[in-house]
Amino acid sequence: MSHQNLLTKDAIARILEGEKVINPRVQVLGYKKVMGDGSDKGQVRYRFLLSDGKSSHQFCVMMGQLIERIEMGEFERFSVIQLNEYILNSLQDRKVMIILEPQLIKRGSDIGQRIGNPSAPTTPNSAGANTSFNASVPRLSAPPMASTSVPRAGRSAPVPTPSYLSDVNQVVCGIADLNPYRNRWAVKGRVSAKTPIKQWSNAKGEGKLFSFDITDDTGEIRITAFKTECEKFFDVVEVGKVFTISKAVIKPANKKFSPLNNDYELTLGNDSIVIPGDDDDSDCPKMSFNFVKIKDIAATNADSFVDVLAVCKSVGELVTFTQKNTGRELKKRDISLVDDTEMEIKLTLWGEEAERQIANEGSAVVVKKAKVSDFNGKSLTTTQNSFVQIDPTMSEAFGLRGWYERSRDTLRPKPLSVTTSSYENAQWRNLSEINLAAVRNERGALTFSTVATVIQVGKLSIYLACPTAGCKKKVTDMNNGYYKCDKCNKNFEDYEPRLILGLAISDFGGELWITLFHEDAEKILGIKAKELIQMRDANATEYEEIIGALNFRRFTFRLRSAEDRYKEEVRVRTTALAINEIPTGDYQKKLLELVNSLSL
DNA sequence: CCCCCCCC
Repeated sequence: MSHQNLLTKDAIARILEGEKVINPRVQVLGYKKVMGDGSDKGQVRYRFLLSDGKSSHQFCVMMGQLIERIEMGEFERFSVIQLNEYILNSLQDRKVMIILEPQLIKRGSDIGQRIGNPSAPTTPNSAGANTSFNASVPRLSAPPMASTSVPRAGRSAPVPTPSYLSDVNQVVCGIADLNPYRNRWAVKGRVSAKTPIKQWSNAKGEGKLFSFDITDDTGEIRITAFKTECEKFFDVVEVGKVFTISKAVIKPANKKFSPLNNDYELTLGNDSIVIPGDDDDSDCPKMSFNFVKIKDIAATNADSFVDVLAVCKSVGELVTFTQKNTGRELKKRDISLVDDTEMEIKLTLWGEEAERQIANEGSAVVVKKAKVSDFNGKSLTTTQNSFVQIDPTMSEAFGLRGWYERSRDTLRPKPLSVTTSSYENAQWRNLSEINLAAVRNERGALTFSTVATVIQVGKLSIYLACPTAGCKKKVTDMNNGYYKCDKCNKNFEDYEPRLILGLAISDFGGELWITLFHEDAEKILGIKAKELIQMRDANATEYEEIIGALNFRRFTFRLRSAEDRYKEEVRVRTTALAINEIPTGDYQKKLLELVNSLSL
């Protein structure tokens, strides 16, 4: 009885040649416990000699949770196992199979012999290495070479370079080939983005970090440096330059937070090495762009990323505001971009890039990975993954600047981003025409005028706002006589009550819920917010009457309907920009009487 | 160990 049919034909040879053999069955001819000695110092693993009956391979590793099963004897000598998942790892010219999901097919004691006549394992780079598996075997990891500290060339006296910037003997592999089972590796890539230093503080502690992304010809990966490493490497890493990274920790990337095309991320640790490389290195492609014309962004989905090359047409003010959820203060600056499709789009820059006002009117602007947003039409924003370049030295940029210089005086670009003040040419619409499709047809925000009747009064919210002129931010009652504004970061003894009123309005064909902010709410109610509050507290009936008196009054509304995303749901949100009452004589009164008689 | 990518 040969048992040969238990084994997958030529499995070992095919796997070693790079073929992805599905669930191969192989025989265990022996194994040996080994300890890691590099960055994985002390980590236990087992090295197996596996055979397909014809060839065998001695660099087959199991580790982690499999150790217990091995030590229980599950994969004893002569067992036939099926490799439900494995990784082939090429380190230098040694091929290491990492067995992730072995499944016992037949117990070794049931077979009791070697199947077939496998040739001796090949040991390609091991001069003097043993062919006998039971003798002492070479370490799985390449022996550490002498660490060299090479000072960088300098004009003045040589400055010793810290070892973490010079010492590397790892074999460089492609970024796409990185996985957590490699034990000695280095990657070399060009920095495509770099974040500012971020301080954090939460329940688990506090610290600072920065991260950067590197790209080579196989892929891209994010690298994060915390605390000490943040200080150590922040000034070393520069966008556009090439670095070799080794001895960093590989961990799964949370795809929720990274649009990078990689399942893993790297974290720099105490012994991580970051070495500046040759910036002309051909393994690391210069930053490449896939430019999308502004015109084509109109048809690009929100939340996708695009590369743009455009000219800055105008620069907005620096705006500081407080993020509602976190109370964090944010700084932004919008600039407007145009290109030769004669379309214009808003680009929002954040933080340091906003403060520094990096672009001026007429600057060529290149953004790698700008994020598309669809609030109020289409707009662009930078994110942590973006890389912005002003007046880059690329011929396309010179060409576009030339186009802008020639056409700036006659240029009337069509805006893709709707600004809040551009409703002068509002159209007249019937309410039956107002829906998501119509709003989208107007690139996200439809401004229109309509004549309609109030048919229902919704929620009237009165909130306490900051008394600072123009702030409008909700204040927190500190219950000590003071009210705190997070935006102004001040306590005030006073506050300004502000109103938000929801109304359902109807014309002959449709109806729509709209929101009136403070000024228009005061106007339509015919009462100032402060008096309204007094009335509410003193005389509830009168208060109800004031609100109820809105029913069946007619107005000319100037409205803006915009696409709005609320808890994953996309809907139309309409706000009043202006209202003007149309007198209806006693018509409204009669309707109110009718409704009151019906409800009795 | 961050994990928010913002606001209207």
